[in-house]
Amino acid sequence: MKPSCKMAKSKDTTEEKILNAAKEVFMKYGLYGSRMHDIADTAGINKALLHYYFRSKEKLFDTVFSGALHKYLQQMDAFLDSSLPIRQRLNNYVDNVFSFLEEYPQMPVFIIKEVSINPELFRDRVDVLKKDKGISIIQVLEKEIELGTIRKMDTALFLINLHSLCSYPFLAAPIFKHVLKANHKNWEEYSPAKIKQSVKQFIERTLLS
Amino acid sequence: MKPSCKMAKSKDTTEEKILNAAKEVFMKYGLYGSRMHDIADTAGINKALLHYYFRSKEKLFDTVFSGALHKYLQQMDAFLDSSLPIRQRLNNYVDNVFSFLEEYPQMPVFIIKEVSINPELFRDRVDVLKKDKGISIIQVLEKEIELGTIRKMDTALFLINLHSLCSYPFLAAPIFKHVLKANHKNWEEYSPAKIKQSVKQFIERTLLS
DNA sequence: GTCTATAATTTGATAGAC
DNA sequence: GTCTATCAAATTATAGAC
Repeated sequence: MKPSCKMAKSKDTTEEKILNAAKEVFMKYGLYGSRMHDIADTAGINKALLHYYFRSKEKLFDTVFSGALHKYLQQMDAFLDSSLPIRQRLNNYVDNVFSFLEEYPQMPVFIIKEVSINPELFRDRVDVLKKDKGISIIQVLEKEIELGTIRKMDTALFLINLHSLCSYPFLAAPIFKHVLKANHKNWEEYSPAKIKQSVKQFIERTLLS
Repeated sequence: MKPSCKMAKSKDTTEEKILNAAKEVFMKYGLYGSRMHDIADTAGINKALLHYYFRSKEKLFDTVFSGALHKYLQQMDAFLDSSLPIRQRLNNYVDNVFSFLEEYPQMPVFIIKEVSINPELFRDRVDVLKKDKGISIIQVLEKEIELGTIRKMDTALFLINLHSLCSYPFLAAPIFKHVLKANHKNWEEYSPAKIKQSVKQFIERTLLS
């Protein structure tokens, strides 16, 4: 809010308008399903400018995808505040994952789809991203089990379950909304907050029931 | 196995070869990302034949999508064997969902993506499919709660969690495999059987812990 | 940097021989 | 029913004016 904060100035550059538009279109339609024309229209500029800033469709896609993957893996492995007790840390982790998913609901499907079509997109990049990561959530859990703080369990399976419970409700929201509205008479609304609560309940019951 | 069974004869018709190829390509690339050329190649036939059997790309896609949606909703709501106790029924349900997902791992993403791009695909068809359905899983759970057989809970939320735990591991398999292999030293393999077991554990803990 | 015009490919679809 | 040849439209990409 200070006058020195230069967000208004740096926000509306053409390159950023293109990147934002590309993000939107690529996330929805994927690499092969997207049209440069659509991206230009969404950005409110001319097609030729896309090629001026990014040589080709593939280059533009690569830029968008790299950014997305980086952001995704970063939040997936962000397990900070090592001073806090494990339950608190897990709760914070779920909070972070949910804020991330509320901002980018289609991020997981985007990554998953594009990787399934083009596996080298993943292989080429993951190892690089690994380097600047700290200790992983799995290793933390393993240590807590050794210490006896939480129940013995398959930590990888726990992580799979946890992310399933967080991500899928966002990506399957349109389907769930329809099915639930039809079958569940007193179903109020599709609420991320309620879903988040149920994830935390799952954690609590898994760690020690 | 009887000689009267005519499966060999009816299997390799051109129309079926096209439909199988279309299923494969559309599921992977979506409507806009798929190329008729690819479908023809996958089917091992000529492009022109696609238009001979199905008027247009849209018609062909519609056929594939309708079939997929029907199959998906059918298994999502198949909750038979009403004579069995509720825990047994839920276990069978999970078994069915897993066999379905092992056969069609990308089915959920396919439906979800195409519906998010083209919402009327869903709206136009779901109501029709609803008609021949029996009682839904949610209504069964509500009744069991009334009877006191299971703990009081938000049944819609339970269904969301349940499907998240089943579907997401299949669709995110490539990602999980990579991340786990890197972070989890003694991680053997990505096993659907183990994941299924954890889903059943979730059910047990949720119904009454 | 941004636009218009246009080239070069790709892609959905059809006509017509067999 | 199946194929080859081909058209028309769409799509990526570039050239050149401003």
